[in-house]
Amino acid sequence: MVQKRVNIRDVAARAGVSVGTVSRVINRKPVSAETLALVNRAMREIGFTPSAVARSMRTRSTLAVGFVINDISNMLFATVAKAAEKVLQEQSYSLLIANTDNDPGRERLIIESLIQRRVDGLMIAVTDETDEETRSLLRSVDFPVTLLDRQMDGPFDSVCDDHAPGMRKAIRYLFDLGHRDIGLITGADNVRPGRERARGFREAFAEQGLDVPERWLRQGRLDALYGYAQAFEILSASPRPTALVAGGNQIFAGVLRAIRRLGLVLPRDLSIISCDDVDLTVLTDPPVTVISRNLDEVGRVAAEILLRRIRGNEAGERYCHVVPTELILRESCAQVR
Amino acid sequence: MVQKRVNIRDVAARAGVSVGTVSRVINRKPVSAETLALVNRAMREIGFTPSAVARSMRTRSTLAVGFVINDISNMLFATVAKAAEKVLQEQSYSLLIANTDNDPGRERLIIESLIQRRVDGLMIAVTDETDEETRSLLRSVDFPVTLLDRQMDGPFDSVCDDHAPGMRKAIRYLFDLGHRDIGLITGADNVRPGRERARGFREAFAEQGLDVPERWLRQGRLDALYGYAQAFEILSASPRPTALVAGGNQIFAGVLRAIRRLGLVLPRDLSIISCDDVDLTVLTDPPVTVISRNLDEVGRVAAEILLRRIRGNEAGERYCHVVPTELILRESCAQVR
DNA sequence: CTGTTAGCGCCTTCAC
DNA sequence: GTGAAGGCGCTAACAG
Repeated sequence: MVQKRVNIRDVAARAGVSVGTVSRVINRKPVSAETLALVNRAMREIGFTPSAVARSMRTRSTLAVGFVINDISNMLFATVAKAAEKVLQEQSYSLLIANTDNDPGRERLIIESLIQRRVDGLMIAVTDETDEETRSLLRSVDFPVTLLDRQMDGPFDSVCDDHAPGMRKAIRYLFDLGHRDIGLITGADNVRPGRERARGFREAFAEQGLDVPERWLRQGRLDALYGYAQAFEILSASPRPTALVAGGNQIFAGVLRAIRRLGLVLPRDLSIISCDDVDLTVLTDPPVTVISRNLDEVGRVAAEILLRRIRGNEAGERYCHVVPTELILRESCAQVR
Repeated sequence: MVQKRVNIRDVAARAGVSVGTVSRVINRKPVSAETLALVNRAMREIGFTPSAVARSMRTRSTLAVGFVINDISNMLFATVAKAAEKVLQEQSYSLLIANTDNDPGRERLIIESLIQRRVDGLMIAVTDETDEETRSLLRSVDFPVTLLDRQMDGPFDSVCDDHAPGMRKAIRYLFDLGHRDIGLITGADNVRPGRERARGFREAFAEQGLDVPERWLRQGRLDALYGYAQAFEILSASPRPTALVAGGNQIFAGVLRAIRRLGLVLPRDLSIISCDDVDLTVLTDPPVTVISRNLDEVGRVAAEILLRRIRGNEAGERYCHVVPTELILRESCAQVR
């Protein structure tokens, strides 16, 4: 593997031109037709591939942006990454995807590694918005950073989802069906989706002049295990709420498990609403009403914002793009008897 | 952003030592305690971060490996990537994940970009094993390549799943329940999982001296749309098979959709087996019998093999690690009346 | 349009 | 244990 790699100089020698000319060919700068042919042939013959490493060294641009995600197993990630990659690839940028697994320590290591690799920009869904170490690390970087559905103090752009209004719509819908005893299981306040969903939940009750059913509002983590544990507890209570909102797609998987375990029949015994439209919500029986959002837009816009910053080199106003949510009605909610 | 970055020389000046000494500190080579302290302080004070680009240039190693996947939306990918990343991160390698979306053209561009970036190794689930362009591209690289559940002629290691034996077990199980009219929907022959599953299917019938129900063996793509279309067609037939195997986790989502659409009740009207254990198979009603495999092992072993090659620089025997499959019995299959 | 040359930031000899 | 110098492969001036 450590064999001598052919370089621009070898090509130049072979083609009988100077290295500058070869460089021009590589970078599609104006070159006479015949030298172009000459150089191209030489490159092919000796199997030359320009080194992005050397180029980056010279140009101080890696044409790479980092994508740091706190949980790669969440299938929603794929949609966002795909959309972002599409935009970036068109501009010949590559995506360096890394997964922190909700571990702030790993998150820091990953960010540091990305800094050393001299990425041109960074998209990140931080594990914990209140983590001071991560925050100061991100503030110290000299490339643009776009937060993915996160809010942090600092010179960061962000693309966020409209969780609170979405949740309000969902709760109002349940109100309309006569529900008052409603539960919500979602993430903690240190991460935007959990915080905003809880806020929307509270606001919906406040709007109606109703007390928030605090004992059925559970904020902890966004994973399935948490969803299962909390749902099991809530639904084992007596009386239990007449409706339950799963504040996260993975939480929903846990909630569903608890429902099966307890032998509850939807929507007769319980009305359910989930967040984000995934196979499970459509294919379970009955299909589940969800608060949906356009994840594709999140990835696309995040990439676009980042590119604009990288290109424009602007230090201007921070962008904060908000992606709307939509309530998709299906058959998991029933009128209260 | 193009501000002057501090470099090793600035640190050296600040610390009153030579650049060589700073380099030694960075690379944890023996240095006297006091210079160490001196240099470390200088680095901190002027905010120095070593450039991986420059280092790669010099050492001809990027400490990066590519991970090219044909469909990032397949949630199974996450498990593999996570396991691989874990192994690699421990050795301070980074993963460059890229998605081809089953587009051979993009695949080529991605591989070329990875070559230019001078990755130290590559893990790849190619879109089409018979694609000559991709194959010759991969043969031409000067770093080790590990195939993920793929087979191709060439100097490639691979980690494969035991699909055919798994499928045989599944079919035999259905035989035991009295089924003879069994369908299978899976990927085409140009990609290992589809090919092997179909092979296992055929072998199972051959073992029993039975004719293979060719009209119910559908090989096309591994996505949900294909699964839906084929399942709908198969299950609309009259008579329809008494059992159907979804040869892929995404195909299963499509199959389930068709089942719902046709109003079939499992397992009364139809017995079902799927591949790979995901939320959907566990949480649907009834829970579905699956051919399962350890995806974590796939990622882990693939990364280990790659590291060994990179480290060892060996040109020896090709590895071909086979990961076993297991039939997990649940309630989606019934005795034929 | 083309050749020449000076680094980009770092590591690695080789002296000391 | 430390300093000095050369070069990894490329691009960006600057001359011609």
